[in-house]
Amino acid sequence: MIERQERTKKQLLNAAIDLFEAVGFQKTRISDIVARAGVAQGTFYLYYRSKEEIFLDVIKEFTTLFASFLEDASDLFAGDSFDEVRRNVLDFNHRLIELYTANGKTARILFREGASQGGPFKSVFHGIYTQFIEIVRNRLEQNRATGHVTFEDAETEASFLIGLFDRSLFYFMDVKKHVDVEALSRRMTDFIMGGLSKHIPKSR
Amino acid sequence: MIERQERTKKQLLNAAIDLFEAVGFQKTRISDIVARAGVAQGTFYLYYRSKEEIFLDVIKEFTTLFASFLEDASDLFAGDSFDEVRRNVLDFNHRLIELYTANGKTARILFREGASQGGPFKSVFHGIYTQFIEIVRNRLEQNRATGHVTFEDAETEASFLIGLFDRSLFYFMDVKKHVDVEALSRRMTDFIMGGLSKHIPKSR
DNA sequence: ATGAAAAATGACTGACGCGTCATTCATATA
DNA sequence: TATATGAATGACGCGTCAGTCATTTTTCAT
Repeated sequence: MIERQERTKKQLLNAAIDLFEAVGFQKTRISDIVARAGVAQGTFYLYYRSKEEIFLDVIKEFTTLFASFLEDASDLFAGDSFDEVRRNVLDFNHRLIELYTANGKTARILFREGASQGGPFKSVFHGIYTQFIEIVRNRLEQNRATGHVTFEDAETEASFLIGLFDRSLFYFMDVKKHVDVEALSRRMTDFIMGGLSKHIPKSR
Repeated sequence: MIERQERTKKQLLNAAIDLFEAVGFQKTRISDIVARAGVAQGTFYLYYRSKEEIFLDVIKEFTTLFASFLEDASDLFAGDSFDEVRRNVLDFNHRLIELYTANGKTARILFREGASQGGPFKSVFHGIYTQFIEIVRNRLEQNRATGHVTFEDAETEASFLIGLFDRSLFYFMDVKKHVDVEALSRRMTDFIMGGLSKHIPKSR
C-alpha cells in the first residue's frame, strides 16, 4: 500500500517541522518525533537514516523556493526613474515577505538554526545567505549607472539590507505573531529608499 | 591560596569562551572545557554547577556593558539640525561597533546562541533585544518633533535598525574577519539617515 | 618541619538517546 | 479461507557525557 507509506512519511515530516520550530533541532529527539507522529521508533528509520536527513527534507521545499525567488529578482533596483526603481524594490520586498510568511515555520527553522553554531545545516544556510548578498550586491552595481541609487561599496549595503529583512521579519513573526504584508513591504521600501529622512518621497 | 583559585576559574572561563565561540554551546562538552583549561573533570564542579552556569558567566560582562551602553544613548536622534542629528547617530553607531568588536567573542556567542532555539539564554537574549528595540523606539519618538527624522511607527523602524546593526556587524566580523570601525559606522549612519537615496547629504 | 585545610584529581556511575533487528500485524492476492 | 508481502513495532545494545566522590597533592600557619 503505497498510500500508507506516504501518509506515514508525511506524519513524520509534520511532526519534525512542529518540533524543530518549537524547541529547535538539537533539543528534538527522534523519540519525540515518532511520538508526535504516532508511530514507533523503528518506523522512523524506514524513512530517514538520521535526524540530519529529516532536517534536510524539512527545509528542502523552502530553500528551493528561495533560490528561485532570487533568480527571479532581475528587476531589483532597475528603472529609469526614482519611482520605477522604488516600485521594483517594493515588488521585491513584497514577494520576499510573502515567501517568508507563506513558509513561516520552515523559514524560521532554517534561519534560526543556520545562524547558530550547532547544526548540520551550517553550509545550507551559508549558501543561501551568500547567494542573497551576492544577488543584492550584483543588482546594486548593475543599476548604479541609473543614478537613482547611491552607495560606496555594494557588499556593505547588501549586508545592511539582508539584516533589515531578516531581523525585522522575525521580529514581526515571532514577537508580533502577525505580519501585514502590504504595510511592512511598503515601509521597508521607504526605509531602503530614503532611510529616516523626510526629504525622500514615500510610497503611495 | 586565593590566587590559584582565581587562575583556575579564569582558565575554565577562557576555555569556555573559546569553545562556545568555535563550536557553539550545545556541541561543547564539559570534558572539552576542562581539557582545554588543563584541569580535571571534577575541578569544573568546584567552580560551576553546570554548563548553563558557566555560560551565564561568559556573557555577563558583555551584557552589563551593553545595558549601560543603552542607558547612555540619550542623545540618539536628538539635535536641532539635520547635521546634529546625524552626528548623534554616528556617535551611537561608532560606540556600538566599538563595543561589539572589543567583545567580539562573547558578543558572537550571545547573539548566535540567543537567536537559536536550544539554549538556556533565550531569556537573556530576549531581554537585551527588546531593551534595544525599546530604546531606539523611544528615542525616535522623543525626537519626532524636531522634524529631522520621519517614520510611521517607531517600533517598525527600530526593528529595521537592529537588524541592520546586527547582521551587518556579524557579516563583517564572521565573513570579512575585520571591521573598519570608522568606515562602517559612517556608512551605517548614511544608510540610516538617507537609505540608498542620493538626495541626502552623506557624512564627511 | 609538620599537619590541617583547601584545592585538584580522575576513575566511576547512571541516565539518556540513537540506531538495530527479531518479531508482529495488516493488507493484498490466490 | 490460506498464504505472501512488506510496513510497523518496541525492547535492547551501545556509546556518550554530565555529574560524583574517595583519594592525592598543594598550600600555609605554626
